Amino acid sequence: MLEGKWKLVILFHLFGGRVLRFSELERAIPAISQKMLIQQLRQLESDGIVRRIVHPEVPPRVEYRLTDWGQSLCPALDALLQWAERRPDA
Amino acid sequence: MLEGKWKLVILFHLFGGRVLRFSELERAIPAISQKMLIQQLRQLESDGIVRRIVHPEVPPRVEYRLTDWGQSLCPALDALLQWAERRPDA
DNA sequence: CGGCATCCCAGGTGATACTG
DNA sequence: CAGTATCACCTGGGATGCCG
Repeated sequence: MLEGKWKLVILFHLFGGRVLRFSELERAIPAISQKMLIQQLRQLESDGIVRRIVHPEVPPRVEYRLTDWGQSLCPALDALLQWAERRPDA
Repeated sequence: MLEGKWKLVILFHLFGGRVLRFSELERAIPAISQKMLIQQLRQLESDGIVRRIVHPEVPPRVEYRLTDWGQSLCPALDALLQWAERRPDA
């Protein structure tokens, strides 16, 4: 599945300040494997784009949200989407 | 080398209406393998972003340039670069 | 010059099972 | 629930050599 695309899919689910649990992301992106989801989230976290919030509870609860910097990526991605929609033919 | 990044590197070399021969691209991007360069150029071509121009000469000459649509990607990528430069810490 | 064919191997992936 | 561990597979990608 060429890894890279998943980061974008995850970002789109988190834009707008949405806070999602791990299992919510799994359900929101059925085509991704658990391993891939964790891997991409960890990379986004170490890139400072996503923040991982662990709630010390039983059962465990882990939430993911964008950092301010990650949220600021939204306009640039919108520019890309608008470009893609202006596609000429096929 | 995770393939994906090379498309961007190629695009940056072609922005501004520059027309480059295959061997010029090879020299401009020393870290890319020939196979990868061809592969990425072909994908960009089939995506309608790059135009491949074969001059029927001996010795052969093949030039690459952006399509109008490819050129219109420049502002969106600039938005991305500006976002990257606004990176907070490390 | 431009680029396709072949060989070959590292490591990326998915499936599965287990844990705090 | 939210992961980690293990393993076997298989494709992506580099290196090399040949062709029009």
